[in-house]
Amino acid sequence: MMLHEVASRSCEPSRRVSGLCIFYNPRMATTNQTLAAFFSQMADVLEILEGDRFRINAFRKITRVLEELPEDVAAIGPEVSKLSKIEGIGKSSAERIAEFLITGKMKDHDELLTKIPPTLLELREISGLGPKTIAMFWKEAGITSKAELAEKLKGDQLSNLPGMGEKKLENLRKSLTFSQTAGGRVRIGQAMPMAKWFVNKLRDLKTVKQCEFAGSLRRGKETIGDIDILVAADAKDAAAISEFFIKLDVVSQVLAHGETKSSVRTTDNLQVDLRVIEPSSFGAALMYFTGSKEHNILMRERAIKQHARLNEYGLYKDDAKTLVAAATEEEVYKALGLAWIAPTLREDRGEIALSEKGKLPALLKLSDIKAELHAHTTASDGMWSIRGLAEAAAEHGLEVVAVTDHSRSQFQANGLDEKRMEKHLVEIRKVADEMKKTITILAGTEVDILSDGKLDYPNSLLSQLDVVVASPHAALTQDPEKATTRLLKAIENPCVTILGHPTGRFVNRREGLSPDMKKIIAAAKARGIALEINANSWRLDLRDIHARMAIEAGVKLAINTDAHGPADLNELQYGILTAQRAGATKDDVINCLPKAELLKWLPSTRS
DNA sequence: GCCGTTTTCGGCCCGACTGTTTTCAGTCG
Repeated sequence: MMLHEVASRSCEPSRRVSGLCIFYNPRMATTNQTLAAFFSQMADVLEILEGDRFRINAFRKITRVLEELPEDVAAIGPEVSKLSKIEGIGKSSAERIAEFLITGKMKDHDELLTKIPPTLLELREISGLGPKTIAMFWKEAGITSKAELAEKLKGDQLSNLPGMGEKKLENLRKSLTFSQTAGGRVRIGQAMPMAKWFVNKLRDLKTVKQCEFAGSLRRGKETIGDIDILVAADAKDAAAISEFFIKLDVVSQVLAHGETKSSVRTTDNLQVDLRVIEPSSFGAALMYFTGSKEHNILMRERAIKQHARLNEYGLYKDDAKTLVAAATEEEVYKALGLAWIAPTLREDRGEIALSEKGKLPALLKLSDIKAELHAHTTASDGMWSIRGLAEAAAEHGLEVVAVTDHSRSQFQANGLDEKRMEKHLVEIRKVADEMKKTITILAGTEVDILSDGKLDYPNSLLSQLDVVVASPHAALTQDPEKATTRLLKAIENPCVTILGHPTGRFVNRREGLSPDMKKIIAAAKARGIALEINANSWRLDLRDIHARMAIEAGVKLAINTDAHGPADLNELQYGILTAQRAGATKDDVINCLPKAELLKWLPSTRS
């Protein structure tokens, strides 16, 4: 219990320490995130101080591991032998983590941070400004913060420093301004339409033979740093294609422009990178630009072990001249003794070992989804009637749709009280009967999980419904322990079929609850209910790592759009990507069940 | 600092672009 409190206790005072506070996201809730920030800062400081680059890389890796670790390290406990079992964490860092879990402090971290001015790390947020230049600015010009940099950039005060020509300074001015206004990574739901727009524009060119988006967008990550676009074309056409790209009307700024590589910022502040490559290298390049970086490094190391070399142009034998594979991703993986790995799995989470053994999961596809089990109508805050929803669902090729409007506590969303819900139920049954030849309409609710874990309707009403999605909407800042108790209580209610968006987070906007997911998953398993991946790109809740935990525990997932209107059904793609990132097959997801089986599964959760 | 189907010591991915350089360092992905 003490350990669980460590994160919040150690975060709290840090916010009061002047200067230091800026490095902490005030919403940072978990021990893992706090520790990840510590290791990241140690890496940053070491870079500026020109420390050992392999040590820096080790800290960077630990940062990533901690950020993605599904389990709270506080729950693992301060035992060095257990902590050092985590991939990437050796004995010395296990000791640092244990020290933090016990005392709420990390001596090495604190000491390193005293070696630079506390605000110096702000400068890392400015693109084009790296550790070498930051160190020089600090030592040669006394710059220790963004504000001081801005001041010195106003005049010509930095032009006497080595390497600081007028153009460089002008770029720094722009980057600094941008870093002060930009919001960082954007939601996948924002990036995807823009990426598709660029891809379509480029595909219209006759000289473009293939065009795909790559990067974290292709891997289906919930947030995207920039959009990577890859074009296959003959070398002679590359320059013209790059020229076309940087002159598209949504481009507001050209960040870099070469023959084969260009980079722009769009009017809505997205960075888009274009790479033009020979068609014969398209597969190797697509692999390279899809990443992840960690996956690529493992692949290149694998190539080296096989006396070969892998880069974006292909896989070469050790004389670096004999091309072994390059045209398609499948070829390159095969040449390295691997089965093709889906982009959504390329995160260095064991996918290469699975591929080697031929044990990669058969990931589910969008077309495997047969049912939408969470959608709203005008009865609460939706935009369409029961019939309108059902028709739209049928047009999307679905066989089953559940009408799940909000319960009474969601008064701002026009939630239904018991009386209205009972009338609504009659109406749903009526429309269901009228449309039974088109689609199966189920009667349900998205019932609020109140802050104490009670549900917003009595079981006498809930038991009349086919689908009960129980979701938290309010009290989303309660502490992890309360949140866990709350959700466990809801899961134990015998009427619940699906736990909806379990954390209530909004990507990039609010943290939501941080319940003990291990306990939630175990309880869902015991009850036989499903955990939702809410596909809306604002939510994506469960997130990928938790969905993976659920699958590993044998818990069924539900992938629902939580649709309030026609556009929302298209968000299903993001739920699919998240499920794929968790390694889900169609057997893991109740929305993929054939109708007859789904109609049997739903009541089975009540027994 | 971490890791081990050639290693407990000796490795640790690779190339493009920019801006300032006369051959390269810094940054990025």
